Amino acid sequence: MLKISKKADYALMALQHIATVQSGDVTPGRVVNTKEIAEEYNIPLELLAKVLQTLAKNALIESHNGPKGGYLLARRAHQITIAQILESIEGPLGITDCSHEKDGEFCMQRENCHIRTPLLKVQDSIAQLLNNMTLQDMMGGTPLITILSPTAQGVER
Amino acid sequence: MLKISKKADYALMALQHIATVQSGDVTPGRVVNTKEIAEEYNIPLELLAKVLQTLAKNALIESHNGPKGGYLLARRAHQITIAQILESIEGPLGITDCSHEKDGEFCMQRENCHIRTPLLKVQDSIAQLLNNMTLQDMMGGTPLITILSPTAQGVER
DNA sequence: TAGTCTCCGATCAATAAGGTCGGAGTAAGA
DNA sequence: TCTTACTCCGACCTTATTGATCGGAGACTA
Repeated sequence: MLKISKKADYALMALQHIATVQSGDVTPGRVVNTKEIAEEYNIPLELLAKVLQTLAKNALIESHNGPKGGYLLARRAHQITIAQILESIEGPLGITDCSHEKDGEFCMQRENCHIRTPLLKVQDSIAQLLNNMTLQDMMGGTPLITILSPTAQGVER
Repeated sequence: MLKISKKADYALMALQHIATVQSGDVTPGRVVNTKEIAEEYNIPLELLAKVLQTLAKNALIESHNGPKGGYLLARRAHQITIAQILESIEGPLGITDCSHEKDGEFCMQRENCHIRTPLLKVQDSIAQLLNNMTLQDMMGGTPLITILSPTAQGVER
């Protein structure tokens, strides 16, 4: 449950790879193409292409066409949050259907629903978690614990 | 994204209702049947029945057959965590496929995957959040803010 | 003991995800 | 300048998961 889709998974891998290559000391600033990523991680080529396409459309990466073309990060790694990546692929995050209802469209259970408020709180917690974590934190040996606490430390009861 | 299923949604509503009725001062300890819940929240009767069935099988509620029958909480409300409820319906929680791989079965990307560890950290945070929240916290005017803080503190609008 | 109300398991339909195909644009190299 | 080959791009099909439904078996009350 609460599973993220494979496409989102692929997006994270690809961006992590691009970010690493780009900041690497071997060939910094190098453009990386779809095929390279697909082969490195055993991802279906055409599916990955679609994912990168979406990321480009959402201005997370820049696409360069033609021979020697490929993708490049649109912003610095520490300016791209995990939440932004996931939302680019899967749409706005919301653990329940009634999370982002427009005015006028309510779920059938709305009037008597007592769990809406608590669930929205949970959702906010998760959102904050993902918003405070950036692509930078996924690179190298960055200690994740510094990002996730105090949330991960244990919730006071 | 990260959406919980409707069945899980229904499960939460139903349990919240049963818990409230059971601890209510009108008819405390009353048995509540499927039809009553379905009508109260506009949930498809047969689908809800299936959900309650699953909850009973996982020993979260007790089923009483025959006329005047229905369901009863198997434990006290504060002893039932949200995580237990969700896992009963949707299976073990895991935001990525490789969360609970048995020995020998790995995903194709495993060997070069650099995002596994960070994602597992995120997952742990969410799990802890849901494990520290009980059915009791969803009842009445219980101030959720005491449960979710400090995480939820800044998100208040 | 009869009747009715309940829970229970197997089955079908709808939706969303996963994966695939051919086309258009662009820059490098001759 | 022109050709060529490599890239990204958009629409389509297939598969899997979820949502919803039906009929039957068991159990308690009167």
